[in-house]
Amino acid sequence: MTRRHGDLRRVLLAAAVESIDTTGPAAFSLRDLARRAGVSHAAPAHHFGDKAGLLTVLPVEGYELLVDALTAAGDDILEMGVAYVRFAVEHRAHFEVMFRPELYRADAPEVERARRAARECLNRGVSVRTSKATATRVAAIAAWSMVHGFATLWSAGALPPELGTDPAVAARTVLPQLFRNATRNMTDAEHDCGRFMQVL
Amino acid sequence: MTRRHGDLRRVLLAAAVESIDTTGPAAFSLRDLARRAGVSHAAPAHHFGDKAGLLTVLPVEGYELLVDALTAAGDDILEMGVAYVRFAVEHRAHFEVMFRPELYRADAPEVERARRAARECLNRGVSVRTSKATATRVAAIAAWSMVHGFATLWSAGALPPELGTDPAVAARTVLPQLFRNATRNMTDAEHDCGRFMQVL
DNA sequence: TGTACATCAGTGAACGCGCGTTCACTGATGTAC
DNA sequence: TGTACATCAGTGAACGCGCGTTCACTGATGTAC
Repeated sequence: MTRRHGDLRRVLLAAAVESIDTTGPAAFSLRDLARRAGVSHAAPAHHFGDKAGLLTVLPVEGYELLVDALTAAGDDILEMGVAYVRFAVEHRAHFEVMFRPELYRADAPEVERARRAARECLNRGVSVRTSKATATRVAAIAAWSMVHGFATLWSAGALPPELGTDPAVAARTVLPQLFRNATRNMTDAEHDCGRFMQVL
Repeated sequence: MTRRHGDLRRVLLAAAVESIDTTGPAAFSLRDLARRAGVSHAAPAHHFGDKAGLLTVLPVEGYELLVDALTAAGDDILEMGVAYVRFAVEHRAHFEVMFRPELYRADAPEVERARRAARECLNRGVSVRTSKATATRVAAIAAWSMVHGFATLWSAGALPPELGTDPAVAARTVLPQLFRNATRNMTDAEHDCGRFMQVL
């Protein structure tokens, strides 16, 4: 019984991530969390109000981490895609909770702010490599769909084993199916727009 | 108290789908299911053994429905993508459970059989439009990723409202970002392979 | 340096709830005679 | 046609469990004097 833990808030969040990484967000419970953290079962409520309050922290952190990862990937759209996949696999708990808004307070202002920043980051990343004539928004959604789908299927273990064990390596193999055109320079891309209806 | 219901097995499955459609697979419980079906809470166990036994039926049905949808879409890879998205939205309960193997007995033989059939259907659909020189498997995974990601993001309400309310229409707008090249004839595609590393 | 006090992070007992599963049972139906 | 019986789909009471939340409390720490 160590009172005045001091760091308990962070310890609880780390334990929550570990728990969700292991058994998924559906099986997550405050009492199990407290057990993992070695504190009384009422301690989490003391810090986060209730279960939804605790889970609301994860999407905020998650969107911020995603923005960091996308920013670090620079202007290269392929690298951004790889960064997205890597984020989803390395921060599986954050990622899974982010896309399950029924688990947390998705309309909390700090969540909406973080989500908006991430979405802008995705859209901006795509538009850098897209001529104004092409449908920027559509290209962004296509890129997001592919990257999100790959990450989801990878995490679910649904992809064939021949892709190996490193999701970033696998992503570099698969994502160019969409992104490859985008790595050419702008005039080449615009030239092709006449032939291909919509090119990223 | 109508005994000898006769049709209860099918009624229970329909109620399960309705329940999962409404509140998601995480909140699904046998007792709530029995309430919806208007039978005693022990009735589901009588028909399906236990909770996992009942949920195992959904992926089997789901993969079969998916095969039907993909087959009906013919050889057109874009139409197959649209069919996949439509399946995911129209059979949301099946779709969600399919990709959550911890909820059911994913290694049951009837599940594995149905899943294998669906995967072959996806791979075959892609290979029809892909020259042998290109990486067929990679193209299949890319297509699957994009279509799955789009369906998932759509169902999660994560996509912007400007796409409208009909997922098939939206899919027809977005999916060509990947598939467009594939609708050209084979020689054109092969010609482009020299310039683009991997083209569908 | 020593003492009194306020703070508040964390406790643990208690609550009511819904859950999955078990099991002896019941009674409507189908069948054999 | 009538009767006896076997079947088995569905019942409902009971079980133990883990959960979220509440709340009066406690005691280590920081601060003021």
